[in-house]
Amino acid sequence: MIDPASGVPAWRQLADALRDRIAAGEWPPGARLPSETRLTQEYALGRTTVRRAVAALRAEGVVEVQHGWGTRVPSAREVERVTAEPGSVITTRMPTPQERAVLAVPDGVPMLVVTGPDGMADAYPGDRTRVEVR
Amino acid sequence: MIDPASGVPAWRQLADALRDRIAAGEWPPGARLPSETRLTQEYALGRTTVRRAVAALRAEGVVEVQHGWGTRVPSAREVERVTAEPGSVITTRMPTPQERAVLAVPDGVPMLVVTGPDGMADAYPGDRTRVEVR
DNA sequence: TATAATTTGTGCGTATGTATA
DNA sequence: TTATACATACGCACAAATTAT
Repeated sequence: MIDPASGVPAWRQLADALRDRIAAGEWPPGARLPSETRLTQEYALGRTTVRRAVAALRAEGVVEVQHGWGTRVPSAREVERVTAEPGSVITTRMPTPQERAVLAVPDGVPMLVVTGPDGMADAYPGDRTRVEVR
Repeated sequence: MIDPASGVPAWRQLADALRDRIAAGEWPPGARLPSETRLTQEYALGRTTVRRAVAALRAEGVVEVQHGWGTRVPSAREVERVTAEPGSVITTRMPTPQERAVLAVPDGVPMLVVTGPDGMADAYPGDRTRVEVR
């Protein structure tokens, strides 16, 4: 499965493989992935390498990790609709740790920033917000 | 500087310290941060811990790392203005590795997805795009 | 062109702590 | 209490990219 001589780092190959398996529906939203120990066995890799791959998927928002429980595919969020008035400006960026706590978003989830015509800016969690243009 | 008994992981404390120093202007955009080896000495931490802190800042888009050269604060990007028609929907998420390559964005930069009234979706790099509502 | 020094990247192992079931 | 699973943190070695000599 993992080819050390391919030039592609092992952790990236594993991340790609897991991403593909998730996309293929092998683990539907809410399902738990194999443990790190199991992955080290199945793919014949060190734990550091496995953790690195999982960390990459976290940063993409592809998986959520819960300490002491396991790793799962995020369930679909209830989406909040936000309407943007004409003259508004919409940007995005990763939240700071404080903003992450306020918005209650896991790793790998960006932030939507909507600045109204009056210059007032509001931040929304990127995993459960869609901005609709009136 | 780093308090191992505070309950806050050392890598997080270091990330916070560096983020604060960047925000204070100690390293302006384009400037290079101290090397990993230097940080291990200054903060009396292992390299693994230092790299973890830097990785966290990368995931936030606070720093950019270049192999063989060092770590720097990203320079300001030229911003592209995109206008959204009424009926459009704007969302955000982290790009896949393929999308990251296509958009040419570094780590820690989300993607803006603009879906027009016709259902056609366009993706833009979050670090140099602002969507303006007509 | 070649070499060395610097800096980040990859990967392994080990030990211990903490959260969950 | 026990077992399982993830988190933190250290160390080491070698590879690869960059820059200066």
